[in-house]
Amino acid sequence: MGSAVPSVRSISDLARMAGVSVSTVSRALTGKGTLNQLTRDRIRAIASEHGFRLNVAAQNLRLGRTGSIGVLLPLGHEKAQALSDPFFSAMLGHLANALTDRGYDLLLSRVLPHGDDWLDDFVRSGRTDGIIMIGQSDQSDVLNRAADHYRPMVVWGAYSPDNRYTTVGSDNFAGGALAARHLLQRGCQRLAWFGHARAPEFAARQAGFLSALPDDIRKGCAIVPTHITPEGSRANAQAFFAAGNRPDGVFAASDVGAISVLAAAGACGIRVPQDLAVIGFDDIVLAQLTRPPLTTVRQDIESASRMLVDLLLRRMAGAETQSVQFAPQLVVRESA
Amino acid sequence: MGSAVPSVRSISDLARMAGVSVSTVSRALTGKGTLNQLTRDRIRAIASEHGFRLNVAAQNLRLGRTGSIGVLLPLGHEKAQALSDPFFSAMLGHLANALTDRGYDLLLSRVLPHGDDWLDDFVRSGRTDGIIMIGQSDQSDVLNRAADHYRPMVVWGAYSPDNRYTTVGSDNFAGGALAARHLLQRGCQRLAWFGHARAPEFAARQAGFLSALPDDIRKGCAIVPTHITPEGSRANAQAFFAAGNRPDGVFAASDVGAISVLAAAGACGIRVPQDLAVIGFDDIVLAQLTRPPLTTVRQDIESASRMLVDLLLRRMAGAETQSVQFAPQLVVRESA
DNA sequence: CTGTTAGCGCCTTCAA
DNA sequence: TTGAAGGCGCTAACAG
Repeated sequence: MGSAVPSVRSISDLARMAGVSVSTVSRALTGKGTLNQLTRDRIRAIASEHGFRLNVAAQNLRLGRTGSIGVLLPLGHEKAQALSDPFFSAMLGHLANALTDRGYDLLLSRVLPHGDDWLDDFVRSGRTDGIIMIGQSDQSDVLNRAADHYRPMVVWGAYSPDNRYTTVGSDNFAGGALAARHLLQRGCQRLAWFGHARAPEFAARQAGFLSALPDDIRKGCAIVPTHITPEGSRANAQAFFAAGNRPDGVFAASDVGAISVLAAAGACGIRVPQDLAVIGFDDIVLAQLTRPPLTTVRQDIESASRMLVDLLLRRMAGAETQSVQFAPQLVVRESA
Repeated sequence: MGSAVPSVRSISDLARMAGVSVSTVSRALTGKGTLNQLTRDRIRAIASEHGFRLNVAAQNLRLGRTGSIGVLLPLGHEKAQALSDPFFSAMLGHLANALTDRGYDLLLSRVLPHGDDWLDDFVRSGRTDGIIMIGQSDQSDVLNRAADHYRPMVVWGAYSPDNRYTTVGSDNFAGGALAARHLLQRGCQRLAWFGHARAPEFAARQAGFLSALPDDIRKGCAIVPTHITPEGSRANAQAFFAAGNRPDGVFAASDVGAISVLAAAGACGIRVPQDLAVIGFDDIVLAQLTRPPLTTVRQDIESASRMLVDLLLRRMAGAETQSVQFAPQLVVRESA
């Protein structure tokens, strides 16, 4: 522990105190350059005695960097929503880990995409050395434009050949197909899709799901639009069942959606999985705690987060990068 | 939109271009100081034409601030855990909102408290203008010591007269009592507490719960230690039931814990609420989607988050602040 | 091995 | 109303 009130506020205070120049102090504390071992030890001793640490902000300014990476969540109109979504917040946790390991701070920024230049504004403010976008929402135009002149950016989300930026994401189409095949294999005939298609990820899940269905079953497949919030999607599901619809298999666009279906089904006296098989997407932590435990298509967001950070740092170092897609994995529990 | 590649990298480029001095540009762009309206407009026009924005880092260095607030999560050994905990991540979302509204960036930092000076290290690195600690874990000594010489810090967590720092938290003791009275009122006789007491918040919930129980019931009340992770607490609950224990009322330290109990009970054929009443704490979003929907003690974390930010900014402005406790609220659904 | 010097990009007194 | 100059705290040549 240093003294309670650090009287040593800058490197030059310390230099005066040690009777050396500021650059010597800098060398001693950063470990860069060459320096007499004794001088170094002596300066470090004085520093820790006074509880002195280099000012990171000044250091970064001098080095032309900020030391932090911006993690941006483009929100439609859902305010705090995205951040309380179990999937996004788990991802955030893994990103925080990966960035910390690489020596970067995580600057969290919720952005309300309005107009065309919210992203340019953020970039030019120079607050971070790079950007990880979580989700592209409906902003791929903005992202493409930014990508043309701003390199240090990677995006979590669906791959598309039209994107001029690097994405990391799951193969949502394949994931949807996985869900479809599993339901078919269980003998389901009357299927329903719960979700929305405003984000490309969800659209791909839906498309993959439908593509793997035989024509007759696909024709009968109900497409049920749902809200993103748990309350909303729960209400949507409830209304669907209340209207007398009785599918024997449901694929929800996300685990939160699937949990809503479970809740609504329970309220309507529909038994899962006997009357209705339910399958979700994501494999959030709570998916194993639902009743019955949720069968779902798993995204490995820990690996994905590390990959995002890795690609970003490579781009920051000047390398070219390619988008990657992770193969999702079916996790069979009891709901389907 | 500005040009794709901003050739104007600093205020002095712009000054040269406009044929004025750097200070004039500074005045024009910040809006501070006095300046001829025409000059100002002209400079701003050139700036936006070239997509120039002031470098926030340099600006902050000069102003002796960083423009960001550190949100710190002290983790025991749970790695990514805290951030995927639904409660913490919801809080983070609300903090992000509140800070954004006040013009601050949110710097997220997971810290692994080892030794005594993890907090001092962070403080002295000067990366943020203030600190919001989410949870005190078992680190109140460290916090007290830091609080003695570092003012811009507030803490989410249990109030204690021993704390020399400002806390915002729920009255956990009262919340525990609320839960107890509700279970008693339902006629429960054989109670159990699921949780752990390593964090003062949880200890207070437990104490409040027990305090509101009549002697005979309290004596029979089982104290079941659980892990923090969903998997862990689920296993703890399962083991408890498997050993033949059949309480008729359970109070879990958190909603995640309660959901684990729901899952374990279901697996053991125990019906909720007929055989067993279950009550949680927090009221996370998913609490309304469990089956049956979870009765719980609600913490208003949106208000709490705004309060945290408010108090922090007041402290940064030099004011004294007092700790506050929010009264928790019983939300009766179907599980109890 | 160490000190001197010149900035990183910006703001702000002090003069003009 | 504007410009010149100094400095926020630090690093990195370049000398010595």
